[in-house]
Amino acid sequence: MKMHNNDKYDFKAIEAKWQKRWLDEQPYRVTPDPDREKYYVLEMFPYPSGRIHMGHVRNYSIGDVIARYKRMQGFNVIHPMGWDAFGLPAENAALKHGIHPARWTYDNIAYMREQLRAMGLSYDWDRELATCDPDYYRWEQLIFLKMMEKGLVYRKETTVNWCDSCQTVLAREQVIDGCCWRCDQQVVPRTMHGWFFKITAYADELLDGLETLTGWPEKVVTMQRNWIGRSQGLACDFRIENHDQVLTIFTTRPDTIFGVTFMSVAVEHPLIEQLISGTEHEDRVRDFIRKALVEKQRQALDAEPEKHGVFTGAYCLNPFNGERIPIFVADFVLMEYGTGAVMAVPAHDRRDFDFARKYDLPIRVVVQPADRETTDTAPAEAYVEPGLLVDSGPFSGMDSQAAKEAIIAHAEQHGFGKARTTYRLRDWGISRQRYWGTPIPVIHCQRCGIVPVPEKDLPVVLPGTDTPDGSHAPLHRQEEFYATTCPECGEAARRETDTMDTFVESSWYFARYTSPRSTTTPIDREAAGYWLPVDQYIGGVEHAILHLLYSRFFTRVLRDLGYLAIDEPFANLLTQGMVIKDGAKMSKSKGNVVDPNDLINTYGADTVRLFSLFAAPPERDLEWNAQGVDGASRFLNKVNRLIRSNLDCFGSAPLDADTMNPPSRLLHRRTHQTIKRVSDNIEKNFHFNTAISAVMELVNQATTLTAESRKELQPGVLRPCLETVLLLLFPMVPHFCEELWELTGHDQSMDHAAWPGFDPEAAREDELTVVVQVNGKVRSRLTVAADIDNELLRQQALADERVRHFMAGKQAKKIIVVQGKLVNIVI
RNA sequence: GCCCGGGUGGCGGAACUGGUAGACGCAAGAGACUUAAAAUCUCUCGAAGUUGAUCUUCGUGUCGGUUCGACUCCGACCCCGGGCACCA
Repeated sequence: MKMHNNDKYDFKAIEAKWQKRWLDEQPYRVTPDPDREKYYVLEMFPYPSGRIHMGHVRNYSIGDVIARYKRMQGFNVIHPMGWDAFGLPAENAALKHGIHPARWTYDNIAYMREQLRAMGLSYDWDRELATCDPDYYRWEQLIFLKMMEKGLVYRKETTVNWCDSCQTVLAREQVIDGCCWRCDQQVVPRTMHGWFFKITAYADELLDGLETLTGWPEKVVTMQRNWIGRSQGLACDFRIENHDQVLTIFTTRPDTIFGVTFMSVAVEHPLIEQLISGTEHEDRVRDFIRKALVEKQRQALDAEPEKHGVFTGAYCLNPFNGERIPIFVADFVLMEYGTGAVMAVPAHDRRDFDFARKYDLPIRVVVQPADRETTDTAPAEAYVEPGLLVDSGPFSGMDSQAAKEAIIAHAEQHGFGKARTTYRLRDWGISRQRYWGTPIPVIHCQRCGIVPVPEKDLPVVLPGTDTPDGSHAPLHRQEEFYATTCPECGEAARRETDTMDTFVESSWYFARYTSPRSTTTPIDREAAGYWLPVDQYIGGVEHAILHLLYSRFFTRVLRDLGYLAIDEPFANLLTQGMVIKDGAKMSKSKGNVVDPNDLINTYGADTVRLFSLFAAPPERDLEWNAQGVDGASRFLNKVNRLIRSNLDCFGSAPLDADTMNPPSRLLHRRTHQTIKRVSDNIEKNFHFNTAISAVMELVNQATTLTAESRKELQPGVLRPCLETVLLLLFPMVPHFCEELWELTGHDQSMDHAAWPGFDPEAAREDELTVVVQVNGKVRSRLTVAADIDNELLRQQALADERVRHFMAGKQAKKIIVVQGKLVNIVI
């Protein structure tokens, strides 16, 4: 007999063999099949930065297990992969190494595609797409034009973060401590024109739709809800004294309107100019605004910046009681939210309170806690909770809720106010002054204005991509690009030179995957109708708002454009935790990066996959541990040995339960218990770590039994046990299992194998251990028949020697029996 | 400040619906095999006390509560991680 030796399974040869087969035979290619239930598994596609990192390994391992598991269950599984290929790093690489962004990107894609293949991931590579490909972005341009027709696209002037040395607009997240992330120059605000998507038109739907996302983590739903930030209140006009104008404010607390003691308007408020011009306050206010605008940049960093303000000299009138209210310019008021002007109620708002204290403005209490009366006219802090109204004219005595409604109604009746809903969500600014992105397909004509590029002229191709050393200057510096003629009047005109935010590409790629090669439409209705929505989406929680919100917006837009028939793109969302090492996120600067290539070369893809699934449940952070990888590798070698040393059993037919001897019955039972545990762990919450533990236990049991009871153990039981081990492990370690599956005489690949069925009868224990407690403390354990009735169990417990010792002759006051679990005797 | 997560052995993590805390793995220690090592196998492995296999007490961030029984439920607090941050 062959003794245990130090042979390890030859992962290099095995993985190469199966990967080649998957490449040649493409078993994961799928087409719609109305007779089969579909399942769409999707992992967030990567940015082709050069090479994959451990976060990808984890993400794609999880997705692959789900894809393979669902296939084994008979679903028609679509599992695509592609590249989020536009973006700034490509341009940086171009600057740094003199490589064209296109070349850099496609080289990276080629390399990373091989890395993904080397992981043995079961993608339908026929559906691969790269967003920088004109065949992709031409459809994005078409969608843009259709959105334009629908009035969902507009252009406006706005303030952006501008880096003067890089000559580009920076996204908010690219501004670090007020400076450019790349060159460290201070970022300056700059006003310029930009294109916007009207996501706010869908604000209500995006918010209400969150209710239907029962398969999403609550955390993500909450983040989106807060981000959209719907609040209901009153928009109210305050007539300005000695002016022909009104100051409109928005408040969510109309019930406090009798407590208004001043007004605060944003420094950018358009009315200020009229209020101050020609008055003695003019210079002071101007000076204040100038300083405040500069401060604003820096202040963004402070946790709670101090509030500043200045009196404009103007007054407005409270329409409810006719009081004169002084108007202040204040640096804490946001122009971009509400109306840019707020009524200040220092008694009931913390910010107004701070401001009033600082500038010694009156504080008037108009809401009192329901349970106590206060006559305090100088409270120590703002009372912000709802309560009962006082000193509020006809509304005094009402509770806050009733007062809100009554006050809004009153304002509407008298025509100086209206119920209004506002959102924190702003329209999505998609303009980027960069080269490596989708060109926005419009033309500016002196005579005709903004003219959309006619559909027949799409795509508007990014210049310079067809030659390796083509130009990659920003489009506004490429005259060959922007010089054109107007499609309407034929006169000389200028192309738009902004490109789209790269989040636009990732907002609809999951839909394009369903018909990635269509040359007639961005999304084939029929294919999308079959495959969508994505049943399981998997990715990092860092996209909780931006990408996931944009995708939900786009899905609705595409629905309204007639391409899709769904409201929500992702039925279930799994947000995986980060991969960390030594307690910190892997990063070059910390020097704690683990390169997947090294791991795969040393241990093989299966081991790396297994460890990344075993070390932690997917939603939690995963602490990388080199020794843990050894453990995973050890386990696979153990399975390999177990199967190779029991090859002879694979000729045997399975046994009937009643012909099994005791060790065989035990193994048979454990086999079915394991099927149940693994299925439940995957089904319930994708806890592969516990699923793997369960298989390890079965393997340990089989190893012990084959060693100890070698002669008695019946091959007709061992065989299905070992086959089950392979079937349960296949989604996680596919090359390894395929190899052993073939070795053990199966002529069809595991891609055709079904997930093992669970037989409750086979899993049933005849005996179990029942705990006996005395006063809640475990004092003894009884081994009893599984079907023992409670009365008998109780008697046995009372008769137990150890139990009697602890009862010390006392009478039981109460005996609790939990069926098949425990007996607790209270004395 | 507000909103989410999370705190369990030396480490990663288990524990069904309130019912044996620490599955599985890693590390560590001891032993077997070996000329030796590697590999493999076996045993030990929360703390303290006691002890001849044993047993007792304590133990899931802290304090309190509910319960026959609490990692699990309730209340207050501490710490760590993440998100938001003057949104009127």
